[in-house]
Amino acid sequence: MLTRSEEDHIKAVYALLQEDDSAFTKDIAERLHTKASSVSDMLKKLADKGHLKHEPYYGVKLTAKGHALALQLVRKHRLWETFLVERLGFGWDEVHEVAEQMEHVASEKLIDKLDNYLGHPSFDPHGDPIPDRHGRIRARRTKRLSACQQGDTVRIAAVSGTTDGLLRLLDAKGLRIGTVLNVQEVHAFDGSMDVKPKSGSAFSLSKDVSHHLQVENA
Amino acid sequence: MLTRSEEDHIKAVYALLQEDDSAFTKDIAERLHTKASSVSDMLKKLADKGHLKHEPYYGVKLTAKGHALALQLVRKHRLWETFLVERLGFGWDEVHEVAEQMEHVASEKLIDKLDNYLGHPSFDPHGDPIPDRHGRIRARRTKRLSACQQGDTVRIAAVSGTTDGLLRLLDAKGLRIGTVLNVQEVHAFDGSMDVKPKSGSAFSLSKDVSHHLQVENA
DNA sequence: AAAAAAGATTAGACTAGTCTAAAAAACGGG
DNA sequence: CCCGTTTTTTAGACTAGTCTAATCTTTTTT
Ligand SMILES: [Mn+2]
Ligand SMILES: [Mn+2]
Ligand SMILES: [Mn+2]
Ligand SMILES: [Mn+2]
Repeated sequence: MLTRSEEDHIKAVYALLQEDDSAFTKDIAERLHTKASSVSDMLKKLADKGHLKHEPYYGVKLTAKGHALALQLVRKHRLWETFLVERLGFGWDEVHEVAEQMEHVASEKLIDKLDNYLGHPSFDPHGDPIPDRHGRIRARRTKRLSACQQGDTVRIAAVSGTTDGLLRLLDAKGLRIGTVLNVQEVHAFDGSMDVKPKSGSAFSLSKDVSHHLQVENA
Repeated sequence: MLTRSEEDHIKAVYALLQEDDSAFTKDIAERLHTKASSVSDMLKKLADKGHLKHEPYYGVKLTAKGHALALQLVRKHRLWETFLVERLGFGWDEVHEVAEQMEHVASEKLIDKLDNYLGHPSFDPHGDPIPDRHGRIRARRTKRLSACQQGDTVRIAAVSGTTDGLLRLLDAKGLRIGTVLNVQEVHAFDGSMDVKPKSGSAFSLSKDVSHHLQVENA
């Protein structure tokens, strides 16, 4: 059995590998609010246990074993988030920290029953896909809103890097998963973007925000 | 914030104080599957933190602070057990270990929302009372079935010391919380007892079993 | 290509939790 | 009331996780 800290490290590596093809000590430390030296130690231990390959100074990759484990953790995290929002009535900006704890409860049966209870959801409250019990993820082709052109009409599929502040900003602007937007204008100066929801008037989004919105063609 | 181990120790002390007016090192160790020396250390720490009074060699008592904390932990444990049985469909013999982990998830909001979601239950799946958010417990006067006389008609209110084996035995005999029994005969030789449920034929219960059944007059 | 900066690892220390073995205290039956 | 048994505490050791400071390694800049 892995400890909470070990699990969090594997999950951090997995998340970083989603973006890049190698994960680095500094970024893992930042994600876990810890220090690079602590991560170094942990990487050695997890490499010994066969969850990842650590090429010192050149980053980390997950083994098949580590990858499967990461998917189970992501599954647990996202199922709990879904439960918290859909059943208990939490806001989507309030669930991350709690799910960060609940994902470490060890019980295969628990997570399967939870999955069943929730009706086998495919996406969590932030639009992120929930791996099934075999680790399979529903494929989607999304792009960042910041990569869209004037005239594009897109649907918000997911919010990446879900910090509370960003989620509350989206709430305030009435943006949620599924909202359809038309890109009216992109300002070269600051990368900000004017968008118009299907119903309602247009408004502006900073590049900071549009960068974190994953969209699909509507 | 307390660690999982600290919380488990406080809960163990609380449980033992329900039976006796002082809790002892050895019994705490046994309950937590740990050693007396480890408990000694922990008691010192918890005494320093003001959760309990430790009179070396003469046992432990909880302070008001420790008592309040224990009640919150018991509340969390029993609410999670209720969730697991009533919502996720676990058997009452399968939930203890899982709840033992979930009770340590730290979030006031979570437990209040869970309580609300479950409809503010007063008793857990084993018939044990669930403290409300202020630590208040619904009072009941129960006695052990083993203390009953021939002719008594009683209702099963709770199963104490809920080990998996006992719960499965009760399942097998069709006994559950709320079952009404008539005591037909008590055998002096081994303390076994013949009981007859309202509907169905009589059968025998060992003293070991009747000792763990809390009943109230029906 | 050398110097500077950034990033990573190692060394050494500290806390928390646990254990075994040994010493100390309390208890209980003659 | 004494002696052996039980219980508890203490002493010392070990693992896990974390940190700071020092020492590499790699990358970037001049
Ligand atoms: Mn976590
Ligand atoms: Mn999420
Ligand atoms: Mn516990
Ligand atoms: Mn219970």
